[in-house]
Amino acid sequence: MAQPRTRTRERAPAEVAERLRGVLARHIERLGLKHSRQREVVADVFFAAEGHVAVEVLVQEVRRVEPRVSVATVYRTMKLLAECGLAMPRQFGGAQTRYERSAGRPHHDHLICTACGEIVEFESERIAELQRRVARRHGFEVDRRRVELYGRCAACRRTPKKETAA
Amino acid sequence: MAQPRTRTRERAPAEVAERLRGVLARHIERLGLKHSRQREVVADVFFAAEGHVAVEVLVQEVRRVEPRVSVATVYRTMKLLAECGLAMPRQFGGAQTRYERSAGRPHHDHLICTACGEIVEFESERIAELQRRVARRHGFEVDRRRVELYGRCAACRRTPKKETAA
DNA sequence: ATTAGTGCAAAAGGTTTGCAGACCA
DNA sequence: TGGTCTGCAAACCTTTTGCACTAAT
Repeated sequence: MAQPRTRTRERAPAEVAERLRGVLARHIERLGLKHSRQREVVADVFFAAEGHVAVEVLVQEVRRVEPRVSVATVYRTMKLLAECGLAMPRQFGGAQTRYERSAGRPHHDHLICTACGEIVEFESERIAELQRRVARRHGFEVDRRRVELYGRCAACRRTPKKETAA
Repeated sequence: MAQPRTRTRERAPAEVAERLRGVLARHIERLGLKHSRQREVVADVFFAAEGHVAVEVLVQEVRRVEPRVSVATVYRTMKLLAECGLAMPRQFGGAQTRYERSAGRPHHDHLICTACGEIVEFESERIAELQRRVARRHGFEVDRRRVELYGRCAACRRTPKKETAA
């Protein structure tokens, strides 16, 4: 399969990143943890990244700034970011976890192109409502949902069998 | 988390299993592959299993019949079953793959209880239609979807914080 | 000083693969 | 016989963990 890319979500603008940094800082302090250069870099790289980033990619980016940061630290920091709601772990297709920025962003579902790997986010309150209703009919109370629709994006449908994303 | 169980899907009755065996046999022949005792046992165990079975469980069951079967063989056979549409691989929560019987079964979504691990299947053509519509609006043509709603089942909502499934 | 964080490398899961020998057609 | 399958163990991949050392408060 193609190397998944996402062109859908833009990077957080500077003020937003600033606010996100604050959330993390408060979380760290609340837990009695400590600030560190590494956490700062991992967080900033993540805030600046677009879309759904694999940990491997984060590691690469982080190392461009701070070459000695270990994978372990990136994993640990991402877990921290997930804890305080800044990052949302996702696992599309493969084995590896991808993180997407989640603070202040509403729930949404994903459309994934199986040809070029593009990921588009969408949201439908109607669908959500129907899902809640079905769940309730089965006695369930839903608190998290994962909806992924796999198919081919417009570009890939135009050029069958061809790689499309740059 | 609790050990996931599923009580929702019953095992295939004898005639059904017979038919499924036929599908696999034809698939094997079509590809110029060979029949083997191991494949037969793995397939039968799978057809006889209920719900969403982890490979690990399959291995255990298979070994009750044929103790020397290796994990590799089970993985290889399940891949074969998936290829010919008899098994559908799923990965709920954890890292491990579960397989569910899929031949002749319509598409369906899953409700997963995060307290006891129960998995209930449901289907909604209305939801599916809305999803197709949203996808089309984004230029996508959907050919596979994965919908998982996580929450708490009726029993677990009645007894908070308690393990419920046997 | 004290306590937490880091890098490194080893360990852990789950799945895949290479290979020599067993088996089916 | 010839090519596929199997078991075994090693390899793989991603993520986690143990530990001695470094750094923050």
